[in-house]
Amino acid sequence: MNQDIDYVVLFKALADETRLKMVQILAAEEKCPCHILNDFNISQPTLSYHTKILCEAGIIEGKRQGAIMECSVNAEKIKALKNLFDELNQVLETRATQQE
Amino acid sequence: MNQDIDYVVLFKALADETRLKMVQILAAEEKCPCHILNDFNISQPTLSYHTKILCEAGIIEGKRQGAIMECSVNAEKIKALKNLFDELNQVLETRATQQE
DNA sequence: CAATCATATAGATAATTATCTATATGATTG
DNA sequence: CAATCATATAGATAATTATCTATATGATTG
Repeated sequence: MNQDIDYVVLFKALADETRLKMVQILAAEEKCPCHILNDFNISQPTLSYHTKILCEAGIIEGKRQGAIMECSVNAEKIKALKNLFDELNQVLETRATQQE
Repeated sequence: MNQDIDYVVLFKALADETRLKMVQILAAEEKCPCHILNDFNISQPTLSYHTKILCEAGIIEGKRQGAIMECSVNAEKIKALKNLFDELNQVLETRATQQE
């Protein structure tokens, strides 16, 4: 548990079909939202809305490359989440071992 | 990405201050919800509601021990989440390395 | 600079969520 | 078995969320 991280905001951002898929796609390759719109059955403003939610949570970052937006996943936030579950997992395994 | 796991449901379950805290507490020690009610500023029915959400997502499991309910965190679900972030993290690190 | 492409914002709305109070149900125990 | 303790359910409600259409803004390019 890193005190500087608001996990609830991160989980809220990931707690949506569309946004989770966006993260998967953008983790594999930096992309412009306009190029992933076709992967979803939503309107452009809705994609923009989800992009905003992910950006505000700090999970993705967008750099303007002229007219286009290059979006990438923030590795630090993913690491923070990885660490949270590593820790939780260890707590659980330690307890399981003690019970033997 | 384990296809058998509904990550969105898991994230929804964790995307709440109260529920995330419940998971932290129950990971450290199997407990009865009645004994953690005082850790929160919510009513008993609201705690019961959150318990239900976590149970339905499969993150916690409750075994009745007579009148009391012994709640524990499901290690498999935590592992599934750990694996998801391990994978995402690795995808990101691989890409970072390739760019050097 | 007008057209075009990419993106964001405004405003509306239906659905979902978190909370409460009141009450019911289920199990234990004197 | 009546009282008590633990838990769940019903019903209401305020807040939040995801979506849309219409439109505005921002950047590029012929």
